[in-house]
Amino acid sequence: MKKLIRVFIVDDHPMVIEGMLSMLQQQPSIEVAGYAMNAASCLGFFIRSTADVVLMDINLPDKSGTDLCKELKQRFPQMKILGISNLNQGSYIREMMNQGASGYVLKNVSKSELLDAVQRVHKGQQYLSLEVSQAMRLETQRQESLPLLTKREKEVLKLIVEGLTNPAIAEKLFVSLSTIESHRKSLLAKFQLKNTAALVRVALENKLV
Amino acid sequence: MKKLIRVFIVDDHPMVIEGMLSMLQQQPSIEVAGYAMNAASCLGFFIRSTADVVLMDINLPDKSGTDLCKELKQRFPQMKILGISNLNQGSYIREMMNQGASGYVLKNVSKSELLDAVQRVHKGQQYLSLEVSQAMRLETQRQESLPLLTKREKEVLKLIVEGLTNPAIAEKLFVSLSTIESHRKSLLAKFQLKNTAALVRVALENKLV
DNA sequence: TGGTACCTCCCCTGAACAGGGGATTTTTAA
DNA sequence: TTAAAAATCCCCTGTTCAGGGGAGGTACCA
Repeated sequence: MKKLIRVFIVDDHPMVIEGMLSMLQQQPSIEVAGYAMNAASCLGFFIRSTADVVLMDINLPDKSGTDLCKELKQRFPQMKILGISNLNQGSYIREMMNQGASGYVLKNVSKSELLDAVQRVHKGQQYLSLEVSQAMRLETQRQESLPLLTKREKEVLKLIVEGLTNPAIAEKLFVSLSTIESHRKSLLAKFQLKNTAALVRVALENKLV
Repeated sequence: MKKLIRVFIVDDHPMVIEGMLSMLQQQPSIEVAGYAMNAASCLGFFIRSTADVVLMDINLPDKSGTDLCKELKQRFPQMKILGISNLNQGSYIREMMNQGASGYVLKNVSKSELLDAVQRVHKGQQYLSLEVSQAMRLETQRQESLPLLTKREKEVLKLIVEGLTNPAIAEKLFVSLSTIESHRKSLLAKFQLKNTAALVRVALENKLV
């Protein structure tokens, strides 16, 4: 008999746990090792037991999924982690992958896709659902289309967005007004914008602050 | 024998459908009439069949939950609708309730709470989970703490946020520069702010545009 | 060791904004 | 129908911003 894939689930939504259990238990090659609704009880489980694949929500009540992912990977490098979340945001996904996750699916995943994903990551492959990889490409494009700001420029931009005037910013950063005006000039030039209002909007929309 | 509560589920996430089915089927007083993954097939179901309570996600692929809610309520005024979503945003919830929903729970709802909610709305009561009613109160407070803007002020604010200068706005609205400056003055006064940057930030944060 | 990017600062000019005052007409609501 | 609110416009003053130029010092990299 073939060895079963032991799957552990970490998610704080009872509904999602139930749904995943129901989906996974129908698959003969998969065995659900257990589940946890927060990071603490997940870590507790792994003191005495183990699993092949962990299905992990990014949004946990007590710890971020990325942190938990990192911790588990350090202790069990061979264990595979499959991120699960509603958020189709490239930045989160990338962060998760950087912390050692083997794949990422959205919560609107179908049963067959979920089973496929579990099996693939168990085999050591990487699995990103179509929408997820698209989102990552989009994110990359968006990042690349944005100008590169220097550290100082980011600081100044942040303070501008907070509503400080140039003189106030100058005072706060212990430099002269002229310096701030220079930075503001290069910010406007880099974004190809013509006034503060547009600058604030672009900064907020792209979460640069 | 007591009559069963017929429940119909509308959600585009297979995982959530599975989870809800599993939770509801364990309860002897509830009968799951069926489920749909989009508004169209939901409406299709209700051509030939009926239900007592509809569990409805707000985010559907083909139609907004609020619209579907309105439609169902028009055709079946006695049918109870229980909104379900991840979004704990007062504005959505309020909109849903205005369209005739009897209650609203979040997707992190526990099994017992879900069952309780279904039974309560079936009895004609209103059910809002604690977090939801808190969010609604917060929303109300937030709205009330914001100054009331006139129609014209909102127009001007919108254009400011878009990055237009006063002269450009004046041209666009066919009024003189002085008028726009007046509006801008009252905007800054109402928000108790001192410059454009802060104005844009507050406007965006409060989704006033 | 020279180039390049960054940070700093200054000059200048003109445009835009901030804030005070007041005034008129139109709309709205009591 | 009348008072309040909104929208329009103007005056004034001073500040801030936008955009052009240049320039010195540092830090890093090839």
